[in-house]
Amino acid sequence: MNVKRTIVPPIRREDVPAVLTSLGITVTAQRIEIGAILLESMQHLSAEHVQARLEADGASASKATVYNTLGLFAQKGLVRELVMDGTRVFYDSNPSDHFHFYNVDDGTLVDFPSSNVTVSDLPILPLGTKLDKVDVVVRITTK
Amino acid sequence: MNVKRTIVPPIRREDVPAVLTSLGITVTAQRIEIGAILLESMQHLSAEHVQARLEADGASASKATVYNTLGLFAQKGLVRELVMDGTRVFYDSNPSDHFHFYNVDDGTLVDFPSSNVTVSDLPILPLGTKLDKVDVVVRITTK
DNA sequence: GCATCAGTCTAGACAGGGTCTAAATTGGCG
DNA sequence: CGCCAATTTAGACCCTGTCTAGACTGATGC
Repeated sequence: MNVKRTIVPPIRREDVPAVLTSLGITVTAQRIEIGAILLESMQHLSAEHVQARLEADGASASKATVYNTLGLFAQKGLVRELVMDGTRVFYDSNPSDHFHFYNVDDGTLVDFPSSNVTVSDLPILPLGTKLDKVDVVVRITTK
Repeated sequence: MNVKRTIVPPIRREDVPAVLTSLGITVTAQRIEIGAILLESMQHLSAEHVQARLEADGASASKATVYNTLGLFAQKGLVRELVMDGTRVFYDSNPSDHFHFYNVDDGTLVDFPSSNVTVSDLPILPLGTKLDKVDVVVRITTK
């Protein structure tokens, strides 16, 4: 969706409701839980990771709620959806302009600032379309 | 995998066996069929597309063979695997150095030459890793 | 205080792409 | 020709993600 994101982790759990409200997201117990996990630091979490963390925290939410909430957060610009391979989607709480190293052997993700990379002279977009976002993924392998 | 690819479609069906051999791929009836489909022109096909084309051509191969063969072709550098979203993998028979427009609304893919884009000043790779490949995906939406 | 109603949450069924397995077939080679 | 390894097959299986129908929640109006 290419929404500007200005929320910068770490964000304390008690501040999560205000963050949600500021983005026009109705506050609920589950959304606070999930938001607190994502915003605790800048990180990349899959739906599975989030659900595991909920368990670990003694909270819980149904699978549908986890997926709905992550989708809602992405749509509202709280996190960014990342697709690295066909096996799962990651949600990235780092709001800065950056790209990713993706280790294809172990599936780990590492950020690097977009200031390190120049993407220029993009071609003209196909007629009738508009830019959503540009993704740069540097795939790496463990030697 | 980052294998150099020099096979340039269109390639005639009768030349497919020689192409496979040149890449160290054992020739079989199914591999010729699938190779002929992929190399008929420069295109992006999913496993599902390939299987549909096999049907249409009066040939056939089991699901496992289609997946194995596409994976093998990718590994040997005959085609390139593309992941645009979490729903399917595309196999690209365009061997030139290029990137993609991905229309998130209808799932269509359009190539653009990498000469249109400058990716420079890549950061130092994480220790103990080596570069596999750089993917640039320009996500677009239908206005 | 209580009824109402939209929005949210839940469990679990379901969907679809992709993988695995065990057995059958094929093909290269002596 | 006969053998062994590689390949193919059908279909069960797996896993991420979606959908559905009903339960719950909480804000609003009376």
